Amino acid sequence: MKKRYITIKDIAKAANVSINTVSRALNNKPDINAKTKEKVLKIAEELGYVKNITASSLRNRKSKTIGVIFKDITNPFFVEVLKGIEKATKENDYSLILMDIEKDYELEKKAIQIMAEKRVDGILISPVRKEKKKFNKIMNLNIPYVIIGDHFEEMNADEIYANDLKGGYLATKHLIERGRKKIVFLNVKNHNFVSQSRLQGYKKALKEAKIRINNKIIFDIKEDVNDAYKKILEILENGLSFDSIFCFNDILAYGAIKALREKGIEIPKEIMVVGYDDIIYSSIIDLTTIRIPKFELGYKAFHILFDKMNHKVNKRTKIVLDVELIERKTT
Amino acid sequence: MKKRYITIKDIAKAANVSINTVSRALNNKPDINAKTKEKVLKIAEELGYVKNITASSLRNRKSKTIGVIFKDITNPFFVEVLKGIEKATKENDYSLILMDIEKDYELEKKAIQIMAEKRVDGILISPVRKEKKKFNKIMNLNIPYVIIGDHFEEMNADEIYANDLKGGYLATKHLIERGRKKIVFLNVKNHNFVSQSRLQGYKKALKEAKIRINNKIIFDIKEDVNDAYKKILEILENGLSFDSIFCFNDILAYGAIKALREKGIEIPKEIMVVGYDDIIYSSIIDLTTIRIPKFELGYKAFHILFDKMNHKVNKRTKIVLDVELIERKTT
DNA sequence: TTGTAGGCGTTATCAC
DNA sequence: GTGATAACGCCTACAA
Repeated sequence: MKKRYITIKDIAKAANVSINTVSRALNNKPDINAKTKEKVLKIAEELGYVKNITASSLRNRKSKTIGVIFKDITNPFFVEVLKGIEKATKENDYSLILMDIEKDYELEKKAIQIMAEKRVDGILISPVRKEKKKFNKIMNLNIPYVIIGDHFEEMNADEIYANDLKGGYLATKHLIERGRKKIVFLNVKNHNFVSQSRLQGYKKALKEAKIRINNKIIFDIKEDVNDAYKKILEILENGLSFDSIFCFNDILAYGAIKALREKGIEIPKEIMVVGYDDIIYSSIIDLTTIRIPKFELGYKAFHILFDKMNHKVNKRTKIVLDVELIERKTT
Repeated sequence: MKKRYITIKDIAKAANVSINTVSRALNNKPDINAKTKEKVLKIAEELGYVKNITASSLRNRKSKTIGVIFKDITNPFFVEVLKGIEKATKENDYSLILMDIEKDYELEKKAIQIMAEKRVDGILISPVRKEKKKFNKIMNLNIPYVIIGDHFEEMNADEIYANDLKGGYLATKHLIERGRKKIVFLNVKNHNFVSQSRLQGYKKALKEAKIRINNKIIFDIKEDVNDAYKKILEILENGLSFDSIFCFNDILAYGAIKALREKGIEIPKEIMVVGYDDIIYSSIIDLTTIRIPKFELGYKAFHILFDKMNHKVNKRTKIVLDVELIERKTT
């Protein structure tokens, strides 16, 4: 026994005016008598009118809604980015439809489809697909979109991402400056631009210090805390010789630290650990890491999209955010 | 130069049929010739038709969208709940509009308003308001809703929450069994049902063990990691005598642990720590804690709402989820 | 200053 | 089996 929503028609009848007088009153349009307006608003209030945005979206051909498609919602990195998006969205009277695609290709495609059906005005996406062509194919709608936290070479898309080459470089250089030479790099399998850049930064720092790059201490694992834990346990048991670990992200670093602690290895004395992202718990664990301005990433991403949605820019925007080393107690 | 979306009208014209033959084809309705259907679908595909859900929502009077209103999106507790909601939502072909109300009364009100304007079919909310009357007032719309992770005495609403009395009891009893008697309780200021239940559980365990309840070692702080850190530092410096800490949640426990470590206090030998929620990082930190089935909380919440939205139930549903003690190395 | 009419894209009803 | 038509609720020309 759900009550029907009140419509402007109901208000019009109650106020004895036409429906568009009501519309004018509700939308603060000019060309309306102050008293009429007052009366209409009062009646609307009394009847408990709630505007139907669905209907106005249809009429206006815009939904004031953006779609947010994330690879992995459980990673605090994305949550902090989301926070930035959410803030900007709210400030500009937009809403946000969220979909987690769990690093799954099919879900990514489906998510984009759903966003299109919902007629979102724009999309913010951290894509799973790495190949330009494939991504282009699924994104072949006329919805403006901005890629978050990733970069596609040669692809003419709007993007905002971090300077990961610099990040990898800073992290590695920091370990070298602390006297470390056998630096394990715990990278992720998924060879996208991000992991490649961090790897390049790592290599750059080693070269600069004239340390030979040893591919045997570079590991590609799943982006998962337990996999990191297991991998470090494994190399420890295999007797691999190393003096520090640079991890693709903080989550992997947590796993690594857990393994080291279990084996009674002293951090940073015996093994140093550097993470990446600086998610909120890293300050508690006192993890040295590379900080990406996550809130800003989300916040700015919305604004790039906003300008596109409102045709304020034509050319592509590519923003590379600066990163910084946060020194804590694991190094 | 945004291309217009293709409509069923366009398809009708191209296929030389009427618009509702198109509609029948697209929606798998009976009463359509197999060949006609095939032709129509082919043309729809060719033209790149994307259904306008906005329009069908208007027509059908349902949006297949739910609103999710969270107190605080940065708390991993909610992220895990969200994950459960997201999963159930996807499985049932619903979408989800998310709003973070940042523990703010005004935002809570506004969020509900926006959800109503968007004509969501239902709302999942972790409310900020604690008084039944006030909450009722803002929720006085005819949208079905389910309260997540909280309970209002005497209020006839659908709810799903954890057995926090048991949780508080288990945590405290565990510390007592480990020989601790001076158990600091780091609770949150915000006196809602959840914090009160955990406090009751704490008191129940103490009474059972015939330990005098000492209000001087029960603290109400802001639900914030740094506040927990500062509070523990403060009581340590004041020379307060205690042998363990039970924290309202894991985040507070992280702050407490950081303070203890900084002061060179051994955990668990000198001071034991128990948290609450069992968020993902707690297993890394090896924090003893009370586990709430978070994913399940979200997943089931959707299903309660689903049944309400589809009028499958009339009476109120109240689900109390069981909790369990997870023993790790801080006790 | 106010009202009438038509349309946004879809679906349901009713003829044919 | 298929098509014309109206309706969902709102907004915008245009007319009065």
